[in-house]
Amino acid sequence: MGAAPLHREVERRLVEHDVRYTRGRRAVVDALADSPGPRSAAELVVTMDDPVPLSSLYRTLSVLEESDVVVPHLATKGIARYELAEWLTGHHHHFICTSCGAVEDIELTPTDEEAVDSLVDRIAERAGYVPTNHELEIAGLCKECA
Amino acid sequence: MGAAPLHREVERRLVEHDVRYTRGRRAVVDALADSPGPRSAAELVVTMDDPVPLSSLYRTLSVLEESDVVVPHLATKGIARYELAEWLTGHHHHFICTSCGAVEDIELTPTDEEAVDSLVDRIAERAGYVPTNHELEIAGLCKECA
DNA sequence: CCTAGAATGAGAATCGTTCTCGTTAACTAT
DNA sequence: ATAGTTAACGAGAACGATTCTCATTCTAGG
Ligand SMILES: [Mn+2]
Ligand SMILES: [Mn+2]
Ligand SMILES: [Zn+2]
Ligand SMILES: [Zn+2]
Repeated sequence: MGAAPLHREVERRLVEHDVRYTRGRRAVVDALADSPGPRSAAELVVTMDDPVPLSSLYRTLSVLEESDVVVPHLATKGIARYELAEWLTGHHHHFICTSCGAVEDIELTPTDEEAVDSLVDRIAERAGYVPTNHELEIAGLCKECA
Repeated sequence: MGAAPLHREVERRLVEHDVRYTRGRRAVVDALADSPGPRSAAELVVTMDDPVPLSSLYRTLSVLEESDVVVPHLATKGIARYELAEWLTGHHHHFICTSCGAVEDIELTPTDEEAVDSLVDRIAERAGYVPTNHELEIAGLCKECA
């Protein structure tokens, strides 16, 4: 999704929740849209042009989370990383480096995603559940750490 | 696995790591073996008969984690919950109820697990990673909440 | 413009977790 | 069993990520 349609979608969602889509909130959405994976508050603050106080950044993230614009990702102990929700970015999975802790998005080929989907359906049904979503996280060594 | 064989396995592993299997460490392993799901330090401390100082409990958990006797499970923001490692309990996946938050183990059939394994290998290789582990979490409504 | 309510920023406070260091318990060799 | 050596423990301080407070600054509407 381009930047303009993204902002339009986000604004519509925030207005529904009676919150304003301010400069600071746009900046966070932009930073997350530019990121190849989930980012923590500390990681975001260095990528953003105008310096943002952490207290404001955390508040912004929790406002965005409340409106389901961003979703927290809890792969690293003691740190919450955020990414745009899948209704904005599309469904994807994650790779987590066991050495340096980096988290990167993995987009599956349609064939692989179908394979995962049908496997998840089969597994869940066998266990007696109705699946609405799934999360596949692959751990290992990233290119840097290999 | 019964309690006695469990302790024998854990002791062997700890001795390999030049670490003693003390009374306090046994108590934590017992508490986790009795738990129907991952438990945080704060949750464990109320479960255990003799009161354990949090500083000791945290140290015990990190010692056990270092020897791969327990693994952290990071489903809740800001809290680490621990469970016995899969070589003690068997490889399994998790189902997470989007309504009540319950986390339940899912054991795959050998066929399904092989399918997941090969899919993970293919996905990771295509993205340029060397996978050492994977985690598949299925979200949906549990039997209670359906 | 004015004004009321919302958002922001600086810093204090909180909370889970880790660290420090003096004391205690566990293994080893006698 | 005893003594010596070292690892483990416990109490509290310290730490880091996050949240809270509150005074100030924006912003949308009138
Ligand atoms: Mn992602
Ligand atoms: Mn998928
Ligand atoms: Zn890495
Ligand atoms: Zn449920």
